[in-house]
Amino acid sequence: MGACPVHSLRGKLRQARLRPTRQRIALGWLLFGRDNRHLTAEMLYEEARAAKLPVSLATVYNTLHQFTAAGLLREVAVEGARSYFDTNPTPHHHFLVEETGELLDIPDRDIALAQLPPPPPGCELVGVDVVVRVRRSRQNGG
Amino acid sequence: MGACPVHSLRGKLRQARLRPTRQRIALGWLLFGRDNRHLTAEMLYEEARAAKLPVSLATVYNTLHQFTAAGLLREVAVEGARSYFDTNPTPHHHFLVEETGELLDIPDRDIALAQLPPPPPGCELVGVDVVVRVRRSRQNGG
DNA sequence: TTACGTGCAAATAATTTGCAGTCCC
DNA sequence: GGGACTGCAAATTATTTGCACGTAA
Repeated sequence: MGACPVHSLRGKLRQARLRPTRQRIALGWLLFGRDNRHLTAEMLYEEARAAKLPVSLATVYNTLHQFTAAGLLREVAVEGARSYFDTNPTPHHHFLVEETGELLDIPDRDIALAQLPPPPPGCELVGVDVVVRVRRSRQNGG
Repeated sequence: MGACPVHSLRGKLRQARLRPTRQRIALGWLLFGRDNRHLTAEMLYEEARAAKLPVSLATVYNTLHQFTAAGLLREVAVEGARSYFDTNPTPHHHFLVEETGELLDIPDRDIALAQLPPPPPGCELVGVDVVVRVRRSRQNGG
């Protein structure tokens, strides 16, 4: 990464053909300024409010989808209602902590598919998502 | 299965501690009277309407969740909004056809995990869901 | 009889959309 | 300046809930 995070973020947006507007810079800063994260639209909206970065919820949704279409994010749909956006867009799998709905990356070297099924007739493979559901053990918490 | 499907369905409900009411019999008939199926609440509601079986949408939702809690169905959450209910409650994995949102079973013998990841600290494993996303090929449709 | 079930409509929750005003290039 | 972007609020979609009435045991 370059020396100035905002500068490299602008480049990232340029590459994605997205105008580096104030809101996109702000949200990009929150999304990519830290380690890989798994955020819902609502979570990101709250972070922006907390950081006094003025964005509307609708813009958060729009921006997340634009970033996803541009390959900067990956949308992960688990459990019913809300979607998560993963700042690591490369293919990988997830733990889902049932109590909290929290999502965690599974290191690629910790999981492997022995055999991939042949796609149904007339279909071609697009991708594989593995969700390993886990629960907090009563003994020795995390 | 016994000779009379309605009779065995009543038994199935009894085992699950659910009163065999008119609506539950009707929905159970639609759900279990055919091969394994993957239905949304809305789809089952429409089937019931088409078959002139009087049930409200709220009752469809309630019944699906009661059947799921009783282990007669399995809820499968893929892609954002709606949930599917799978009439095969045993652990297995799915194809997701992207264009249609259609769900298909993957035969157990066609897929295998070589290595299961160690759960994160303080967590225990609950289950593994694999979704293989596929797309209709342009050539030779299904 | 009586608790469990059902139907309806209103309530929620997550997300999308229409449109007037704003901002980047 | 002009089209892309944003904010707001209203619209949509999927699902849940409250409550009066119906019904299986």
